[in-house]
Amino acid sequence: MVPPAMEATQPRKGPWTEQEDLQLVWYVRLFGERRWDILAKVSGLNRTGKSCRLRWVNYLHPGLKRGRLTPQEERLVLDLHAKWGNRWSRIARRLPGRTDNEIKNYWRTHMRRKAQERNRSSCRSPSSSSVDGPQLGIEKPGGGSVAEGSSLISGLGVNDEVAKGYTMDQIWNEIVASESASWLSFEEEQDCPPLPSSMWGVEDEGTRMLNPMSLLALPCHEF
DNA sequence: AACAGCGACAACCGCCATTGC
DNA sequence: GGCAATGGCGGTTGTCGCTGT
Repeated sequence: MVPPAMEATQPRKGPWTEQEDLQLVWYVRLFGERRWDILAKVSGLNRTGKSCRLRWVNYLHPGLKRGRLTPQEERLVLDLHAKWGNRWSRIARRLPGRTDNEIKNYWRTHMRRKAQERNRSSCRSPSSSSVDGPQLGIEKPGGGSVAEGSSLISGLGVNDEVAKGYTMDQIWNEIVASESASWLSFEEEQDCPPLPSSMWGVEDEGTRMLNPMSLLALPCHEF
């Protein structure tokens, strides 16, 4: 919780706290996913509207999938990137539950590794799997053996460390259960796995677990 | 056990587009 | 139509945890 005295000062930066997340979720419920600037002010979060929006879109939004991209998603990203280039938000729209940030991060990591592999292999054989010209200072997709880069997929499914607490999906399911929220409809089109969100209890085992229903029950001033 | 390297992810920044007045 | 406010997007950076040496 931000001390009132600090609210008028510079907006806070850095990682979001659990408390801030709760506060943001609460106020997004009140205001909807608009007017981030106002929401940021009214909520008492000492954050910029932009920061709030980003946090919501990339982390708190219901229906977000967590964990690694599936092989299907990887291939889709590669295909779409070949088609559209770095239009991450556009690509993200074709992958329900994934954010542009996530895809961007994936691509960056993926391409960096690929570039490294290519550097190594080009030392040995110049005719190896190189593709078309450079992009992002690295290279453009479209050629061949992209997604299935061995270690890339190996961790699939292992990452689901949901077990330790509430996931955003659980929270939203309970929120939605209490009110028919039509704005969540897109979520129903997919079968999202539980979200291994890091925020609800991945911390110390001993730390307080938040009950989403208690969140609903809390009056605003409790934040 | 300590350290370095690397991957994954969260978050910020700056620019551009859109919207409202 | 011009301008300011706000939102969206892409690029970049920082941090943390895991793994190999």
